Amino acid sequence: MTTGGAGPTEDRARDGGWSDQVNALGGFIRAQRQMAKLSLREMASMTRVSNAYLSQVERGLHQPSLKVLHSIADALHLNTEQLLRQAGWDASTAPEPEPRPRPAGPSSVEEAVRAETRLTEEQKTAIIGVYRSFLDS
Amino acid sequence: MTTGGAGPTEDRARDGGWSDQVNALGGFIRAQRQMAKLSLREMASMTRVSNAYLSQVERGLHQPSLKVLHSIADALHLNTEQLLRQAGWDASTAPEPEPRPRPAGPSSVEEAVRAETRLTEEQKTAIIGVYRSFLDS
DNA sequence: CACGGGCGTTAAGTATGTCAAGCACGGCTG
DNA sequence: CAGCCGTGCTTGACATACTTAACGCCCGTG
Repeated sequence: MTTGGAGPTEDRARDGGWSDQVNALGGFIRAQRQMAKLSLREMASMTRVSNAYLSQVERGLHQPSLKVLHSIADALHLNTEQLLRQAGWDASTAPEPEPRPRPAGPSSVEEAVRAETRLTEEQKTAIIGVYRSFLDS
Repeated sequence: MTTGGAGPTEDRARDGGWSDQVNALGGFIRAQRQMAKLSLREMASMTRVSNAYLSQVERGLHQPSLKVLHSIADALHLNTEQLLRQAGWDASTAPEPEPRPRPAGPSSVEEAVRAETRLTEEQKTAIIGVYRSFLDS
C-alpha cells in the first residue's frame, strides 16, 4: 500500500449517508484537536483511548461509542451536546410544553403520585404501573 | 408484566459503576416502553432493532450505540437529551455551569420513591427519571 | 552519517454490539 | 385435551468498536 504519509484518502462510501455524518464528526474532532495543539498520542493519553483508534475516528472510519465521545469532549473541553450534534443527531420529537403548577401531599409512592397535580391521570396510571411491575419482579 | 420466565435471574452487578448506568438506562427504557404499551417486538419493528437486543439492553446487558439509542428515543417520542442523560451521560464535562431550572419545589413523589426499600437503586432512578420526564415535558 | 524521538497510519488481535432462529411459558379457542 | 398466538428470553454466528505492536516518514541532535 501507499504506506506512510501522504495517503490520498480515496475512500468512497457505498452506504447511505452515514459516513457523511461520521466523516463530518471526524473532521470536527481533528480540527478541534489541532486547534488545541494536541498530538494524537497526547489526546490518547488524556482520553484513555488509543491513538490508533482516534486516528481512525478522525478520518471517519469508525463511529465512536458514547464512552469515547464523552472522553473526547472532555479532553477538548467541548460542550457535549455540540459533539453529539456533529455525530448524526437529528433533532426530532418535540413534545409540547404543558406547564401545570401546584404541589401535593405526602405519603407512600402511590399516594404521592396520585396527589401530584402536575401529572395527568394517564401519566399517574403509567408511573404506578411501572412501580408495581418493579415490585413484583 | 415481565411475564414469561418469571425468572429470578438475580444478576447483580459486580462490575462496578458501568452496569449501574446501563442498568438505569435499561430500566428507564423498559419503563417508557411499557408505558407506551408496546411489546418488545412492536418496538423492535419501529426501531428496526431486533427484539432480542432490545431485551438485552433493557436488562442492562449491553450498552447500545448512538444509532440504536436514537431510534429508541424516536420510537418512544422521547427527547433525545433525556435518554442520553439516562445513559451514562452525567456531569463531568461542564465547562459552563448550566443551572437546570428546577422550578418545582421539593417533590414528595421523589422522596416517597427514594424511601421505598423494596426497590433497587436502579429502579428508583428509572422511576424518578420517568417522573421528571413527565414534569418537564 | 547514524541515531533517537516525535508524528500519523496500518495490521492483526480481542472485546463488544447486533441479528436471525428457536425455546419456554402462559392465555385463549375449539 | 390439542393447537395456535402472544409474550420475553437464550444462543450462536457475524459485524463493528477498540487495543497493542509495529511501520514509514520527518526533524532534531551528536
